Amino acid sequence: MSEMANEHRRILVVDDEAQITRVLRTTLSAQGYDIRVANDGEMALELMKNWTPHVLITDLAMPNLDGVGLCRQVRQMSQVPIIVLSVRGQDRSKVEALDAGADDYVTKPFSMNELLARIRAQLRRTPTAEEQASAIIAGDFSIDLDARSVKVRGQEVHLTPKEFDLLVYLARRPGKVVTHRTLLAAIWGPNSTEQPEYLRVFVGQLRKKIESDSSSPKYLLTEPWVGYRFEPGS
Amino acid sequence: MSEMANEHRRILVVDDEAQITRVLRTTLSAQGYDIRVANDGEMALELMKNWTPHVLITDLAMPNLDGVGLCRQVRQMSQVPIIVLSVRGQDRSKVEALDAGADDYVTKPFSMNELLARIRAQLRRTPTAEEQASAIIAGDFSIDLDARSVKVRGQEVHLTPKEFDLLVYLARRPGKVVTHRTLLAAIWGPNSTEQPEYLRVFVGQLRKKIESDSSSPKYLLTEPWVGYRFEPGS
DNA sequence: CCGCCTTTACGAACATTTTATGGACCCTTT
DNA sequence: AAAGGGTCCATAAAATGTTCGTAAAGGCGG
Repeated sequence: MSEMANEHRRILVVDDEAQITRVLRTTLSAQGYDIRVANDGEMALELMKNWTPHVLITDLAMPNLDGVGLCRQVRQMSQVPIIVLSVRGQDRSKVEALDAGADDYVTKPFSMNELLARIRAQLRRTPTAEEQASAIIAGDFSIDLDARSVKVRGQEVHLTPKEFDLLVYLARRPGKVVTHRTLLAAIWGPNSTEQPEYLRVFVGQLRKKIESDSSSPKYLLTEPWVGYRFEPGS
Repeated sequence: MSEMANEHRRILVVDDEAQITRVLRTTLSAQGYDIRVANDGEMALELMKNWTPHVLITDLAMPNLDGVGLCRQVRQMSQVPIIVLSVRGQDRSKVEALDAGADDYVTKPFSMNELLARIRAQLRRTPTAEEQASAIIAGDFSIDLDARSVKVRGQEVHLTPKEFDLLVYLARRPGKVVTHRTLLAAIWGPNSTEQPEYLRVFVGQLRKKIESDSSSPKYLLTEPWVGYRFEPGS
């Protein structure tokens, strides 16, 4: 992939550790991205008034306004993809951030290649004007919301109502990590966020129907301790 | 006027103020219209590629592509009626919009009743293909809407009024799943969505008349937990 | 009386929920 | 570094609860 493609793609990096911001600024700039750095959440918000990024990368632990708070504030005004940098064991905050509107996370220490891949994935994500569309067509999937029919690789598969709802919810947010909590609330209603057993069962059934090898899923991916992620395939 | 008549009338609302779009979406949906929302002219054009509305309602002042520009672009490719929402005193733009191809305008603030009247007026000008059709001919079916007669595989079958209505409603939406609720509202009126028992009985009777083997239906399919679907056959 | 609509009842079919089991992963202790 | 405990994940299968299809009986109007 040429660096040219990344030109005019603006990325805002938010972290209070100079060591991290320095290496990110260098590496991402070298990839052709346009980089700005903020040291905490408040500074990030201030910056975004005049400079709206295409991707926001933020640490969780920060002074003034932390990563979770930043996610919440940003989501009030923008749909910009947010990638959270979390430390191993910070699962609690990680999930909070995802619930607050973050799209993906990378665990420190991380390889730069992985972060770059995640950034590209989020940039690929089309700005969701499709929320209201009557069909979702992406990768190997073709989902007709009126007919309630699903085709994977040209093959029609029959889904039960809950399976269908689950797939549609995830397919509308390709590449985004959705927490168990959020999924349960979305499909089973806000009062059912305590029993995540349903999810495992239904994800399993869905995989049996849409994956070619359900023991190594390609579309419906597990994000351990956090939730699930949908990738529509090539 | 019954809400039913508005079904499958698609209205595209274009405005960048969330307050306006929200109330329009709610009210117009409640009237039975099928609503999509775009936040600016560009998004509207993008949406219209896949979804052609029967009426277009647009604000004048918008980012990216304003109301006047939108009118001009839309008129390049479509005759769809356009209603412009203008603010008092915006006479200049209003005239421009009408010159650019708008059909009518409503001055903000407006009463919803007035807007609804304007919408109906525009819709009256363009009867849908469905409405003017006097027959549905698809697959193994040939339905004469004037004579209220039905032929399946060349064979005339006699249907009672409710059976006929049911078949016509489904046959107008081939391949689409129609929910029990919608079906009940369509045939028995909006207050009868509580007793889904009718449906089972009538679907059964209809199958006995139109299917060659009513125990494994080919045309009138059950979508468990959701509703029914009609396939006209080869 | 006859045709059509409404209502009821019940076994079968189906989706969902619950339960159980084994394996993978993470963390702590030694 | 290895072992052990705990949590989470995947899967199968039984249990539960709805919904579906069908037949048949009652009601209403022409």
